[in-house]
Amino acid sequence: MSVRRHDPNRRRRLIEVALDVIAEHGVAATTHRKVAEAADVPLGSLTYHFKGLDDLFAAAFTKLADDTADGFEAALAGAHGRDGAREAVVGLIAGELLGERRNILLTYELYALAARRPDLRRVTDTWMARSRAALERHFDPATTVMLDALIEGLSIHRALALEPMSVETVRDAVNRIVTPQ
Amino acid sequence: MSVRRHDPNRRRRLIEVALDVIAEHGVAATTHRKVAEAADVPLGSLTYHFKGLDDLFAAAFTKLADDTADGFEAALAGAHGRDGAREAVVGLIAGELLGERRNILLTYELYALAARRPDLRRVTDTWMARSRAALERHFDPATTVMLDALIEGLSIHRALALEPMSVETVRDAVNRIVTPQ
DNA sequence: AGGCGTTATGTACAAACGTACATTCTTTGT
DNA sequence: ACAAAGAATGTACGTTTGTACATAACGCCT
Repeated sequence: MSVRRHDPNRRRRLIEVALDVIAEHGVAATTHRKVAEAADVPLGSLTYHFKGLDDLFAAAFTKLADDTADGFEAALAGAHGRDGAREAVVGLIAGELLGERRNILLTYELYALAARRPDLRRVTDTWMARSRAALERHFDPATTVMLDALIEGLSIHRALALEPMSVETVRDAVNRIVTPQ
Repeated sequence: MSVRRHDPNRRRRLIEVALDVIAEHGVAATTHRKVAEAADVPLGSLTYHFKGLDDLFAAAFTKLADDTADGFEAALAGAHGRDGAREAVVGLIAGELLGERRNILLTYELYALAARRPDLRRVTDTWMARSRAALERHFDPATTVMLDALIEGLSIHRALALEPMSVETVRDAVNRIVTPQ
């Protein structure tokens, strides 16, 4: 904590560091001081850039949701044909965007928080709406709803399960949902 | 907070009240004092029955996992034939055990906590193992893994989605996973 | 160059927290 | 009936927390 006057986009950096701290310690144990130390800024810097802890959490989780939805849309926008879309979904579940432990963990924290905070609830609602819209470019509405839920469940179970789930199993599950009866 | 000496199974009651407090305020905002007030017992009663807050959380989430796994097993044990098992699964997702907002919420909190605490991680592992074993009495191993994930995703999305998902959609999704290719 | 608005810093403080513990009451076993 | 063991209570204390705020430094515009 030396002299570090003039740190442009410190606010942006604080938001990213806050997500790291939340991923490591959980919302329950995330404090102004922990984030300040992790970002190597004085405590007062946090109260300057954010109205309070709630404001910091809101900014952090908004970034998480936006980034994830961006990646989701990009992956599906780059897919062509039904097979391409299916493989894109498999790649998302198995890849780092939805599959990485850190993101799954942060998602839990967001869900838990959003259940009690309307402003964060709006964040999750927007996120889900964007995901569904991206899927609906390739699949019919009914399939989209089911696929959306399957993606959620597979991501969680892949990250949490004791024995890792193979990509083949993921692909098989996606196929069962997508393949018309 | 009058005279209430001699309160057998107060410990059990405190665990249940703790789950209520966690569901309402989240783990992050659950304190000894909040639980004590909700249960109408003095503060000291909590430090007497539990070694600390962590111990209380562990007891509460263990009960949640055990109760849910019990209900899950019972529903599937009472099902006969493949159609019966399928309908049991649909009923579980749409019913109160997995579908109720409170339980979904508590599950998030548990997942978020279990990611960082080995003792609670063991609780979720056992829960998942019991669920999978109950499903495997009716379905082949591959289908069981996929169905398990689908149940998770559908439960979450049903509780969180803006527009409620119909039971027919749930049944359709289960059928797509279960029906052999 | 110089002033002004913005950004950065360190400290201070009240409130809330987890936990320990001495004391009091109740049940249980003999 | 009485003693021992267990359960229940209230208080007290040290720590951590969120947040406010006075002060200082910096970038930018004229």
